[in-house]
Amino acid sequence: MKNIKTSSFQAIKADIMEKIKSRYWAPGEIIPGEEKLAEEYGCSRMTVNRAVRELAECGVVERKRKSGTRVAHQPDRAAKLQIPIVRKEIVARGSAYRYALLENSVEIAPDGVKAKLALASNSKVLHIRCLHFADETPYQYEDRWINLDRVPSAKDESFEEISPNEWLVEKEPFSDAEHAFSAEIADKEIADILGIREGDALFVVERRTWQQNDTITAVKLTFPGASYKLISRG
Amino acid sequence: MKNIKTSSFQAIKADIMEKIKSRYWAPGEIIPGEEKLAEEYGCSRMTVNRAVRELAECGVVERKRKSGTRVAHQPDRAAKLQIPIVRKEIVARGSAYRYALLENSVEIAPDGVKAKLALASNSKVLHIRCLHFADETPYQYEDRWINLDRVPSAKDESFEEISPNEWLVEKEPFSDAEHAFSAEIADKEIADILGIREGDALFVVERRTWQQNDTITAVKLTFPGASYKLISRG
DNA sequence: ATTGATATTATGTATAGACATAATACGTCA
DNA sequence: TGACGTATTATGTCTATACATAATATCAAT
Repeated sequence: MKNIKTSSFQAIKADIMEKIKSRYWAPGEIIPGEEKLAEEYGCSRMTVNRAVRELAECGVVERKRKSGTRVAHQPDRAAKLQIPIVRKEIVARGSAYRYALLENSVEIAPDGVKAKLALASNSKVLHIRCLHFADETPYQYEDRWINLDRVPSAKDESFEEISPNEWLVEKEPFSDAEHAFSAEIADKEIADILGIREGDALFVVERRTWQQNDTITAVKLTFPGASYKLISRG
Repeated sequence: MKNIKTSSFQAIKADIMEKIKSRYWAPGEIIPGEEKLAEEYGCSRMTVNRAVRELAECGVVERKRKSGTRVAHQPDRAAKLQIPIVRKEIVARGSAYRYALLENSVEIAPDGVKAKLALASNSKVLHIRCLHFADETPYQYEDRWINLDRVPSAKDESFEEISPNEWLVEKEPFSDAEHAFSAEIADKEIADILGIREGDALFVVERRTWQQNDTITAVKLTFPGASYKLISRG
């Protein structure tokens, strides 16, 4: 057991990580308890606790009361995806941003939307379709449904100047979301909108957003597939 | 200021979150210091510290020594993506899994690969192409390059029985990764491999994996686009 | 006025001790 | 044997205190 000069939770965390990587502690194996580790590292249990807790948070170890702490069998291959606001994403790439509203209407929710938003029947929803340009080239097509029961004030917003994306982030921040990524082929309609050819590849992100148990909005974001890359690191 | 019965860091975290959501503290605004909050909540500074620290970790607030803690201007819209092992993903859906090796060769790295893996010139790499089936239907095509300088033992593995994906996870766990997601159109070659039609949509994940500063592997995973959805929640 | 030393302040980390809680092990009683 | 209550144990949390550190504010010296 190496003697660590500055017994900080960071150093302990790194040391435990190292022992796991090197298979000194194999996957599935129980590692010593906090008390034991504290003694070995010559620090208090709280310090070990924080080190191990953070390792548990990122999935390297699994903890259970009484049972102890064991090395995770297979660490989550999890990636953290940054989902930026389109405008900022485009501006960050040094391109000029433009936004165009295509449709803004109050409708009775169609069945598919009703299911996605978990709405009562006959609920009214706001249907917004719009387009985001980078340097005058269509970059993203946005097809959005907003739950008017939950966000009634959306009815009073024209969305001529601000995109529903940004308006909602401003209005209802800190919501939970579910994302689904897929690929599609452009049909005539979407090809015309995005200024590409029918049959080209599309990268599609479908997002549902809610707070507590209320679904706020469901949106389908469509990108010309060749040009778009969502990158996550870590 | 609400009086909280069980002054736990969770309750405090939730309360602060609530105050931020409700704009009691607006974005950009400085919230009271730990000492002050501890007094208000009737708990110790450590408890407040943990609550606020965790809020900082998930991007809700930003902290700076001496300056204080302020509400983040735009909360990260970050999503955590689970990237499962293909076999488990397929089995989890109740389908039968089969794996087929298409190619396994040692090559001098082509330029594109050399750049991706940050290799010295004339470095040898292992090139593996294989196919993953769900219920005998092609599910994922894997085209992988492995850095033999870093993982020499890969040369001695046939990859007839175990996929390079799983072999690497087993062999070199706890690596960092970068993922890029995009959409492509199937050309003749890939269409034949996946048993789809030329021109169909493909969902593409490109992943680079490394430890410390050494790149271990670069892989391109190709899915029939219509059938694949990567879902992330939270 | 610019520079540099010093004080102030809020967060960051560490500690020892305490009690809470979940899960298991064990022993007793039916 | 099985059911149930109790002891045990490792993690989970909270407290009070202390010192470290980064960033700013202040004030003095040049």
